[in-house]
Amino acid sequence: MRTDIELETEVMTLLKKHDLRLTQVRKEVLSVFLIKEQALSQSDIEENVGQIDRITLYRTLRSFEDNGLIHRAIDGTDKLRFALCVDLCEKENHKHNHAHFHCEKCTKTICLNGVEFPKIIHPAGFKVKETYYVMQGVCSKCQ
Amino acid sequence: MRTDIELETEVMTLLKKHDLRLTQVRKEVLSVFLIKEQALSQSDIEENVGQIDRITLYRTLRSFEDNGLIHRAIDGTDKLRFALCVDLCEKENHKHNHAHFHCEKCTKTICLNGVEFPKIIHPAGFKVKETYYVMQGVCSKCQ
DNA sequence: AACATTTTTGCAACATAGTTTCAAATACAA
DNA sequence: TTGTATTTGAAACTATGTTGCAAAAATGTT
Ligand SMILES: [Mn+2]
Ligand SMILES: [Mn+2]
Ligand SMILES: [Zn+2]
Ligand SMILES: [Zn+2]
Repeated sequence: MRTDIELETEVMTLLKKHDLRLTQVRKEVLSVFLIKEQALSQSDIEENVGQIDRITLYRTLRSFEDNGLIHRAIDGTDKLRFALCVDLCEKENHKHNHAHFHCEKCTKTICLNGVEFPKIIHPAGFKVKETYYVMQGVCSKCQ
Repeated sequence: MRTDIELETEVMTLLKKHDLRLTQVRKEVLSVFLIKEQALSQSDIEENVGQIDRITLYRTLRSFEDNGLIHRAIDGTDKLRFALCVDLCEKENHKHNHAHFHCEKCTKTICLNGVEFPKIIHPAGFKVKETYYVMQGVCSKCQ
């Protein structure tokens, strides 16, 4: 666990590290990501913060993404979700090589940071810049 | 290449095979999938058929999907795309194990039917039912 | 070919998500 | 504390997803 003070400190440190101004909205949204350890959709976040304007939230997520704080968690559903970047992501330069798991029962999506996936044979003539690996099924808690 | 007659025959055969009535809309939409050999979004299709009601198109795509004629091509973009099923997919029982490639230049998404991906280690306690593998980059034509 | 039955279509209406513009509020550094 | 740049929230608009319903079309049967 983490005390409130520790959370606040962590939030401030992360925002500064990624060149983001420390605003009320950003602190709240980032806190939610740190507390819930899963990928979050816009509506997930709205349910976990005091009222925030949806346009502001929309822009907050884009700026987090642009600045390497969160990444899109592709999970094969039509809902767009974001998750905290694990480490060294920078402005315009995300570096992820982990799979995402989407549970069809609890509808949660999580980053499988431990599950690296192997390089597979790329088709000749194609230049591959990003790869995503998605798993869907039932998570350990929902068995 | 394929003659118009051959195309028409193929369309009829496919629709019948998948228990779908042979309607004007369905024939047109399926033709587009057969001609363009790539994953198509709703707007892609609208651009390639005479005017079709968007709700009808929406429902046409769902019924094609339900009946194993097309599948969702997860490509990591926020645009939903569908592609023809290669073979043996049935009602409620799609069987795909191929990767999808999305080109950031021409924005096309294609099925890499030849590129099977390896089973990767599933996290303990998780039951995996579906997996998707997505590649993004620059396609051979856009190099 | 005409009919009866079931499915599909097109329209209206509504829901939700994405996006731009702009003025007021806020953050930050001088 | 003050000036500047950024962020926020509201309005307005666009795109996409979804249901209900009556008219039209498809199919199987006389
Ligand atoms: Mn992730
Ligand atoms: Mn495919
Ligand atoms: Zn679950
Ligand atoms: Zn291309």
